[in-house]
Amino acid sequence: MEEKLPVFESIFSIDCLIFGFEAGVLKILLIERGDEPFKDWFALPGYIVKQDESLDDAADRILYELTGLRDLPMKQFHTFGEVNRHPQGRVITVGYYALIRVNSQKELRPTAHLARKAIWHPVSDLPKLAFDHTDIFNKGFAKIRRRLNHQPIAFDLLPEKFTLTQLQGLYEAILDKKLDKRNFRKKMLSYGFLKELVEKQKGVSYRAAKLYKFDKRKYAKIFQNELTAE
Amino acid sequence: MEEKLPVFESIFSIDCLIFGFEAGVLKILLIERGDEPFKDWFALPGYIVKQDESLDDAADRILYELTGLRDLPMKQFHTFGEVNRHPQGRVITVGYYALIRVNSQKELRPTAHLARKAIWHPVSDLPKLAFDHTDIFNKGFAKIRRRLNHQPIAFDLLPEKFTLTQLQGLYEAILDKKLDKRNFRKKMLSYGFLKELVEKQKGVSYRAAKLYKFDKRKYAKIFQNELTAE
DNA sequence: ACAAAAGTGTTCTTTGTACACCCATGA
DNA sequence: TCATGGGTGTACAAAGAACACTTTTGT
Repeated sequence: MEEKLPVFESIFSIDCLIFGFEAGVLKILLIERGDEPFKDWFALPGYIVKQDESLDDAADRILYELTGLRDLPMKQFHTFGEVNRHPQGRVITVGYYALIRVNSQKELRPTAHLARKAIWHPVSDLPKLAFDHTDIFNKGFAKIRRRLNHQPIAFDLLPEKFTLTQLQGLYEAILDKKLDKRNFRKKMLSYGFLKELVEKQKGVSYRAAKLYKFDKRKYAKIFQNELTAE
Repeated sequence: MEEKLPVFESIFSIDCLIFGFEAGVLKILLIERGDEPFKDWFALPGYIVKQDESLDDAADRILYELTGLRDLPMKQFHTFGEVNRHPQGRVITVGYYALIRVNSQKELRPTAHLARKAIWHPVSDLPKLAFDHTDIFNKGFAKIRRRLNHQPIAFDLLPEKFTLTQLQGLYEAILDKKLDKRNFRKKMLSYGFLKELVEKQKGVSYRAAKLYKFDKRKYAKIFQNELTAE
């Protein structure tokens, strides 16, 4: 602490890209802003990092304040630092993402005034977003699409028990293309980390499908070498 | 500009991970610090972002001031925001990396006082670095290792004309494992983006190897679909 | 009985991997 | 002539891609 650092009036913030999968549609969480700038616009949940909290902690806190969601496994994906990205001053923002089960979450309840409300919105039809949030979305979504091929991130979006058809539908929603049913199932099952349950799907007016679980322990065993990758 | 943003005394900085390949050894660029804190320590070239420059611009400027190198194709890889990572206050830093040709560069000539000198240091034997720079190095190096399998980043480290053995040596240095000569060559040539030159290696006391060039145009044509990936 | 989705194999192509010897050159 | 790295091919295994019909169930 011997010498002083030069101080600039600059701020950093967090913006969160929270994906969910509901009724076969891929969605993200948006807030409707109740304050200027961009009052009444839709935006990614995001706000300013405090001086005494790490980025990861800030991401948790901010998401909670703006949406009511808590303790999601968020990961950083990119930092956006264009000089004029915020109309009120220099704000550098760190983008975080998470993939979650929509229905496992309580109702969306922002506590901060900035968020008038929080909603799930289909990614295929996003409105114009505040600030450079559309860029942030695009960058983050591209990253997730790439990661889908290497990491078991899809299971975070599904209920604990799911059918292979649901899983395939999710892959198709994220990758935005049709996949071959037989090849998809063969490949998924060949990994060995899906656990077949005795229980079957209920309440459908056609042949009930088998339910599966994602088995984290098996996954960790099988891919312990590759876990170095993130 | 209607309302004021809350202002915290926080700072962001850039740290650069510059890789080079010299005499068959993978190296990174370090500075020896001439100022507190961590005076006399080795560190990654890094300093504070000004208020009126983007992160990318700041990375270029800072690297130039601390090492004399200019206009490298640097890319952001991660942002480090632990509260106590800097002993003098809250400093969030954005990590950038680049891979370059060591010999294509002029002498290393820092202009900023902070860098007493800049040197190339083998990655296999790094000293303790200032701040959390060892963590930053590990994270960045891991990223590059992964990227090596998907992107033609190795060619940035080699002279314009190179032999297949040199290329293989570089892959082996980055991945830290031996590769099979025949399989390596077959695979590289099968991509179709290496251009065989008529010119051959000179000045060696054994059979002269063919020289190759990396053909960016062909690469772009072949992989235009996958270029969405970064 | 019919509508709707579940479930299932084979063939071919591509990619990866293991492995060892002769060749050309300069000293 | 010898030491040094340059250069080459084959066989097998694994993974990916194309492709269509029968089965189960609820209504």
